[in-house]
Amino acid sequence: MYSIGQFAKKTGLTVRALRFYSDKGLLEPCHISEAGHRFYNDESIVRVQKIMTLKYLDYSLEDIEVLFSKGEIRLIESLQFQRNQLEKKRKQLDNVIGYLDQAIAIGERSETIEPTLFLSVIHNLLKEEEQKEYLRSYLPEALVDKIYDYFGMNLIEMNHQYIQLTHQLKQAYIEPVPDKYLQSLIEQYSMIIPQEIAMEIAEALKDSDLTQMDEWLFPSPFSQDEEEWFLEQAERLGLYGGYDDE
Amino acid sequence: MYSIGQFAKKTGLTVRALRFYSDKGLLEPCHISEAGHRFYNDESIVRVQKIMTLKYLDYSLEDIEVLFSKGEIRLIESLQFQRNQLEKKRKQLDNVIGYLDQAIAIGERSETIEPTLFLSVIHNLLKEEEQKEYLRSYLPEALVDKIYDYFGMNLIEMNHQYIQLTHQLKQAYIEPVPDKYLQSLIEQYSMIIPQEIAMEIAEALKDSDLTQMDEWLFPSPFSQDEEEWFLEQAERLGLYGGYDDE
DNA sequence: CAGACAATTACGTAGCGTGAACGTAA
DNA sequence: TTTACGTTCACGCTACGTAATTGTCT
Repeated sequence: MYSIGQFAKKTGLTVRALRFYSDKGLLEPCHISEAGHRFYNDESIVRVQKIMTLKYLDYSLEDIEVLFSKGEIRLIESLQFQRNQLEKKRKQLDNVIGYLDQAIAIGERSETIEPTLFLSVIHNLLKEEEQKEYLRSYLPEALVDKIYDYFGMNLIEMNHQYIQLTHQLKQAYIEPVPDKYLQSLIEQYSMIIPQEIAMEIAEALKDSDLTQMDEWLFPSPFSQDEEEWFLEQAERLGLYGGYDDE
Repeated sequence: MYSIGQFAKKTGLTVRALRFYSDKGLLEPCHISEAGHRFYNDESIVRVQKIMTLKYLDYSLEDIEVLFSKGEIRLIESLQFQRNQLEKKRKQLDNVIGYLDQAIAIGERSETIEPTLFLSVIHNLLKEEEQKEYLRSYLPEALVDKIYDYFGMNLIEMNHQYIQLTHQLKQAYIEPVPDKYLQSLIEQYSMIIPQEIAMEIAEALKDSDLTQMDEWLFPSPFSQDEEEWFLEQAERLGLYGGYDDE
């Protein structure tokens, strides 16, 4: 017979946890004195080991209770189910880590980054699937795949240019720059997407009614004012092309 | 200007979440009417995108607030830190999945399994590192490694035999069996660990004071009564050997 | 006035940690 | 008597979901 404190030391659980399990009925003391003191015995130890084992395997206390109440029948099936659940979790985690790696790679390529701009780049990474889905309703599937294949292969470099040029254009909006420089910026901006693909897109959109992209899926890095100024300047300098985001 | 409902639709967040962020100061409405109604604008959308992006990357709301309050300086370092945290999580998850796989493999090898016994086997899988640590204080390190190398390589088969024999011995305790059969069981039980290794262990323990193992790290699959009966029978049948657990 | 939308308040989630205030055992 | 240990509330944490009740807009 152990008091709750002794039992806690033996098992490595905290006194609080033991009381919590006791209240929940997950692990009831073998005896309760008239003063209300809880006592445990060696049988309780086996129970604790089971609980801790299942907890380590990421079972919730409720799952554990259910398992116990059913006498642990079909324990193996339960383990297989649990394994599959964790597998899903891991895949999700892998995705997130993958995105973080991409974001970090892009971030390290560029020296100075506006956080807001950078976060929007990450946002685009995450939204890729949804963006593709959306675009497929306007463009032939093969073209969409081609675009994103290209993006994927040139991810870091393209985003680097995108970040730098967007930043410089925003600067040019605040502090006027020579036309020649501005022209160069806009040209470079329109050339982030290679001419060949841009042409294909233009061709495919020729008789489409896609006037503007979904602003949630393809948020503009520019403010309203900046955007207007940008188009104005492009026109004034005799430039006109596909200045789609991304 | 959007009402909270419109804004919720636009962003995909729930009204409740927006109010929660508003209360926490994470995303304050651009305007609050005298009736207390919250209103949002396009600037808020940028903020929401940032929040959702960071949330997807597994940042807590508090982390996000802190990041924002610092103007997102050193965002990249933060992403690297976050990446490392998630990496740790993934490693832990990998371990758990690995253990589950081992347990399932063992479980599938045996047809009938007592859940309690099976859970104690899993417990041993999880405690392996601690067990090794403990044993190293009594046995030479090379021997400990040798033992566990052997265990690892014969994991499924050994545990299968362990489970089956333990089960059969427990049955024999309840329902007496012929001496010959019992003798065979006990012999097989003592042979789960190959003779060679058992000898080495015995040799190493010759002048050690290790009378019994830590019962938490090496829990016996038998009850007190069973254990006594087991040793009694072994002696009666003229068998004597290392009946250590595991 | 009805009906849609807004507000606040407050309890529920999981698994305990961390007191506070008090009773009991050695 | 001290003091170490036990007890029962009860609030705290995360990120909201889910009512309940009441107020505002159209």
